[in-house]
Amino acid sequence: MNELKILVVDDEARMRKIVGDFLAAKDYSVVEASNGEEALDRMYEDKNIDLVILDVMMPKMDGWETCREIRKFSKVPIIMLTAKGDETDELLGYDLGIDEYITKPFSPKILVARIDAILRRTNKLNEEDVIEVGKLSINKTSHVVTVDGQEVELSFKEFELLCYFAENKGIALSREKILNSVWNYDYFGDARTIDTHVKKIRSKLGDCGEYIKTIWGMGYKFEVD
Amino acid sequence: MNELKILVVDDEARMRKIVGDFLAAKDYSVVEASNGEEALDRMYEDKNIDLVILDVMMPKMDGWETCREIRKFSKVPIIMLTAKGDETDELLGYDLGIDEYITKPFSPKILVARIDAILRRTNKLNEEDVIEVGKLSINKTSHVVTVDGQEVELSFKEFELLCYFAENKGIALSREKILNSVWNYDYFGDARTIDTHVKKIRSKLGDCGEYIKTIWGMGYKFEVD
DNA sequence: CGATAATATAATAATAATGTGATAAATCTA
DNA sequence: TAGATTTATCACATTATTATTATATTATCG
Repeated sequence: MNELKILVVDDEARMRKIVGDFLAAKDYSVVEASNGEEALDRMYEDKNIDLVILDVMMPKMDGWETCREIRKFSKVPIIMLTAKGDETDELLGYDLGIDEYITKPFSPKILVARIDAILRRTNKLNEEDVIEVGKLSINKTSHVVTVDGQEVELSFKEFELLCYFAENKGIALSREKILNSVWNYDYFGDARTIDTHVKKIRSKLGDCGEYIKTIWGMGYKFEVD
Repeated sequence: MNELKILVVDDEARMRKIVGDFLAAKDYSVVEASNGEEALDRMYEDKNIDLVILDVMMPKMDGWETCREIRKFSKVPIIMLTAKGDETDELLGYDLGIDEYITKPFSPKILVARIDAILRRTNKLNEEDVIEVGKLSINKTSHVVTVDGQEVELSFKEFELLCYFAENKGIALSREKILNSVWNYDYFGDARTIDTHVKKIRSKLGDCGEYIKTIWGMGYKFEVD
């Protein structure tokens, strides 16, 4: 979902490894290319590259040339890496529509900070509100629930109730407490209506239905095992 | 048309003059402020500031503080000027939503190149602003909507609403949220008016009408599948 | 093991939300 | 200002959801 793909282009394998590992640790998905042509191939293959990190110094097709080629068909954000702090280089970069310009050597922290800044600007960094429990995933932003990646249709109340359970994982919840939290305060109906909803949620969630445990004489508890 | 307004904030008059003159030469309209408070005043007075250039080192309210204040009410792009090349400073800046970070001394050419880059990114530099979703294309610049290349006539409000949906693709939107975003804050009418607009948009968009999904008990969501 | 109490289930009734078309109000335009 | 267009409101039809009820099942405890 939030797996953003970053293409790292550098002729030095060591460099790609360092950058790639650091990005992977930050939950970015990394694609590598060792030269300009390869970079273009990756771009053509995979239309979902969210950002490109491009080294200037490369044999044959250099960073500028690669950038020019990419710009012919894509507006993907590009970060340029260069050893030289030369001003003319920098100017050239911004003209080509480079988004950032980082001089080697740089700290990985700076790199990630700039990547985040760019992705935030381009709205790729959509901070989603997701609760993951076992095979179950509840996306409060898109209002979508998935079991094992498979989407499950829940009604409004079912969704609310499931969220409440997931947010109180491992806590025994009395029917009264559930009513007070998920239902409006002016609801004075039968608490047994919860049972009906629990039943429906359980059946809709399939395997994950077992996550909602019954606590006899007490209420319910949401838990993985 | 392309008269973009830039606010230059620096306590040194000499600095403001150099930067201001250079920007004026590039057909930018320049507003000056000699300290943080004055900068905020200018921002309040003139809602059409397109970019702020902010010096870190200023007496009383420094650049970071000024930035924080501006961020409380505006997302205007900010370029930070600082004498120190310190990494922690830079990290702090990115956290505050700084768009660029330039260390003094800098050449005016670099400054203008970065300003252009930012304005291009934020679509202030009159390039076309198009949102494409499935077979639907929304051109915010020309105010034209097409389905499968075929133009569709939408009223102003319909267009606004559709843009809002498209810009929040995949996000479940409550009627309240929609009202607050698409209607003026002083509108206190019936939320059901949204339904009517949704109905009209759906019917006008033909096949693409299905992109606007109903989330029962919640609101709407814009999505391709 | 059987009585009892609590929960699960399924069907139905009641409720609430949305879709729709007509109409009124507001806004724009000539 | 009249006419046209847009936007908001309303009333009713439609539909999905939620609550209720009755019954079956299951767990607990003497």
